[in-house]
Amino acid sequence: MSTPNVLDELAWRGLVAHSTDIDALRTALGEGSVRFYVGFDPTAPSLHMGNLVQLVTARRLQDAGHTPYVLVGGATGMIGDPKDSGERTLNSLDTVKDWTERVRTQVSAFVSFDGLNAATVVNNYDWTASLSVIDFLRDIGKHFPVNRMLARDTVKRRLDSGISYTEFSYVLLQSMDFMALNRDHGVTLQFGGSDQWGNITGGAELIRRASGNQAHAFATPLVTKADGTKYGKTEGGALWLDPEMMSPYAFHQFWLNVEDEKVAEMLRIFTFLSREEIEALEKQTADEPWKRAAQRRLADEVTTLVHGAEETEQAKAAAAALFGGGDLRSISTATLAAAVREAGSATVARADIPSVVDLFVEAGLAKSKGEARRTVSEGGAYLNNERVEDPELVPGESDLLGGSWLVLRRGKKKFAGVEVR
RNA sequence: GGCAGAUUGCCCGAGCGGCCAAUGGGAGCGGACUGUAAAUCCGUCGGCUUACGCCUUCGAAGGUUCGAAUCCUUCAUCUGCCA
Repeated sequence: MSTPNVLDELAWRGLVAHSTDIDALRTALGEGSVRFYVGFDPTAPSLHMGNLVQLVTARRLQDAGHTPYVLVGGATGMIGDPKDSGERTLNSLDTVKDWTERVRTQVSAFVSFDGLNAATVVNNYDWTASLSVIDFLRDIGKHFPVNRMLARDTVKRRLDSGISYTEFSYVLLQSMDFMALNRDHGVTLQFGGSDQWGNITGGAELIRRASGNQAHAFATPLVTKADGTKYGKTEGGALWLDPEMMSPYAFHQFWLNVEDEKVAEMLRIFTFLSREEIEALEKQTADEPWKRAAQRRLADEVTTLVHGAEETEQAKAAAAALFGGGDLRSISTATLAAAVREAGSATVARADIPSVVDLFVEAGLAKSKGEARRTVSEGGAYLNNERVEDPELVPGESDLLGGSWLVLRRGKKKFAGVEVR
């Protein structure tokens, strides 16, 4: 049942950026069901693409017969790990609790709770909250040489700009998690994003020092764009998994737009397609890139994984309607309404239809009237797929599709609908 | 605790009494080219306004001045040097 080479499978998919003794890890994974853990801190109301890498990796390991312990960071989320951009603002207890529950719900969808290797969800708040400072300093702190802690990259980069004792101590908490899970549940493997590598090895080291046990660990790589920059670094935002924060349509569109150079990598990381299927798609991208077969498949697979088959079909139908080419009038009102709702829409009163500029702001395609006006003057504003020249244009009855819909577009691929009642 | 320096728009970074909504780069946005790709080129890039213009912005609060991002005072935060 456990595949001896699941590690090689992960390596082929490019999921192993760092690891502790790779041969020992391979041996352990080949010998039987390994209890492993991966943690998610509630630093936002939803998980995002970066976390998805870990979630699908957990699933792969579980599919290979290993036993997941998925940790939500009710405690670590209260502290915050050091990041390069500076000290974090602490979130309130209520916020962290709320986000912790959301994260718990999200992660639970990715692993199975059935069978011999059923998953367990744990919260590190449970073994951290009641710990006394004295015990913490004696039992945990004693194993962490400050000179070593100062040498860690994440800390070193912060020494000039400043770092609080709180964030400096974060590694101790996460290390303690690994130790607690090792002691109480026999967990012997931790993995996480490569930005967590220092914290992960901290835990393996703590286990070795405190109990003499051997613990394994590996880190998945940071997923970046073709030019090496992070996704969602400065623009509007991360790729959220929560449909309330990012519609399945927008989510699907993201994957559909992945660069050619990255699509094979994405397929390997995020989908469960076989090696043969992925290689065939890769070849197709090289031979006839304009068909974007790999991107389409990627978008379908990942959207289905996160939002389900039904949402995926709706996202595709919406895209087909909006990008389908010319005439929006030929599309049935029901299809159009559904498409536009997927893309995002607003409602205005029939008696009082505002100008194009106001419609763009209403529908969320522009942040201000100035921006909307600018878009028109740049030639990037469209009403029902026809370029708008006059920002003050007020749509009339004849512009209403199916008697009550307007389709707005900004640039090449941002759509929104307006329902006129 | 003392001394010195820093704090500018999404980010980096000029400006150092009027010509500053504030040079430049990056990101973002739009256009051209394409394949709802990448690269490249062009344009744009605080808010309100058809526009003249008005409003808010240069860590915070006061002050000097006809006029301040630029000068003064206090406060906050950070950095360095000395205790």
